[in-house]
Amino acid sequence: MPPKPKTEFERQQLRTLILDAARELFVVHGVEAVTMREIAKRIGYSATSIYLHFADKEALIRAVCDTDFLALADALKNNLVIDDPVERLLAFGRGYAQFALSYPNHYRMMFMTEHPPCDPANSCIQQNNAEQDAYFQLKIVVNQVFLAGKFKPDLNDADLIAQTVWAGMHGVCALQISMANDIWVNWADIEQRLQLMQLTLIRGLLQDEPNILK
Amino acid sequence: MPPKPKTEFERQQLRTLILDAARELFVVHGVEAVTMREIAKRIGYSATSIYLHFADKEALIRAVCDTDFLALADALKNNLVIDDPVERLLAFGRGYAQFALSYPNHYRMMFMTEHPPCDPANSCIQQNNAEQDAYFQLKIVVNQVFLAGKFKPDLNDADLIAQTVWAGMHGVCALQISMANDIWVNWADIEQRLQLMQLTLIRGLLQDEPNILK
DNA sequence: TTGTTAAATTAACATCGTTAAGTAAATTAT
DNA sequence: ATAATTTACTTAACGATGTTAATTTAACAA
Repeated sequence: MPPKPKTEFERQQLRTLILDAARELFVVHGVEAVTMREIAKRIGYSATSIYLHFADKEALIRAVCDTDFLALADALKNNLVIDDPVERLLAFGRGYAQFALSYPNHYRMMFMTEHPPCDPANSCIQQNNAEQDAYFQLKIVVNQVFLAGKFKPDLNDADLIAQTVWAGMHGVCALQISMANDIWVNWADIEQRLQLMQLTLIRGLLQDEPNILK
Repeated sequence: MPPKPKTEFERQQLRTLILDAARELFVVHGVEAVTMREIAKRIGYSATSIYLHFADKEALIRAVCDTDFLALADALKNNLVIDDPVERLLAFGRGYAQFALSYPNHYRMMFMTEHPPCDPANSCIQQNNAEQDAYFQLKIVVNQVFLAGKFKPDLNDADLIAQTVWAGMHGVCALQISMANDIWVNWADIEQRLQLMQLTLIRGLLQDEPNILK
């Protein structure tokens, strides 16, 4: 059942179809376990058709990543309206971890595997757009705590603080994703680990310990 | 030029030869990029010979991991003799990061990719041996800080503390390894990030801030 | 000498990402 | 209206990979 010249809309539609099929398979089986042929089969096309829309598997993966970065920013943006800046930061971190642990295969694809250097010009995400760029959101949230004068007085680089907060939460999530089944380590409950990491970051970075830390 | 019945020693020798060749290639190119045929070629055997010593590539990888876990423990054990418990913990974390960033492909293989659940019985590493088990070393170091009464009074689970310290350092190293080339993020210097993470962990976990934090 | 076993090799398989060649329908040109 | 071109797609095929099966060669045992 072959071809007509397609409108740009129809082309985008098929592109999206591929993207969605890939995402659904990636999230269940992980990027590496999913083949181009499987993705194609799921949408009733031949594998080679994918190459009419994406240069190679890597490009497809990165396009899926793009939509997932959008999804992450979308999932986190609710936290930006929380009143108290420290509570906001805590909720933001908690939301981040929830995303990571809910979609470990996506998280692995997004933050735990090396992509060839990403070109912001070629991305559908607008960098420094608070609706789309989760890293920008983090910088905002950290900067608001900074401007509120909450950090310890010798901490004056908001970017560095943001990256440290990120690294702390990433460390807990990444170890959970990669190593949770490693019986060598007597893992504490993941909730406890997240809780203590957040507590430690707050205590280690803030001037005064807030009394909200249940 | 083929076969004689071999002594157990000769068998072990060849096994080690395979292991070393695999390690050398893994450390340069990463596990995934290295093929069984390349490993075999490097030692002058055919690819199928490897299967006489290792069930499959995964088993070979895990055997290499084992020797690397030993190497990590060996690299870290010098820190165990440092006098002050807090300085000891800091040096230990610093040594860990140095290993991670010096051998990123090994680190990725060891801590950033999911292996099938490891069987301590089948490992050459003696669990809870302070010479061989780096996680046990960490628990010792953390526990010594704990016994010295240095942690905040509401922290009473040394395992949980150890896993939080680990996660913090792992977070910095793992983001560096996977994301350092991501131009989306304006990365601070890796040394600064390690420094601030250590400072934050110390401040967040200890009762009193030591004055050693240059 | 003849089997038997061990260590290795070569052939071969299925699967993967990917490219080349081919096919059929719609559009354009004559 | 028919021929040529373009578009969207498919099937074939390639080279590489992990792995298994079949085969060779050499040492030992009867």
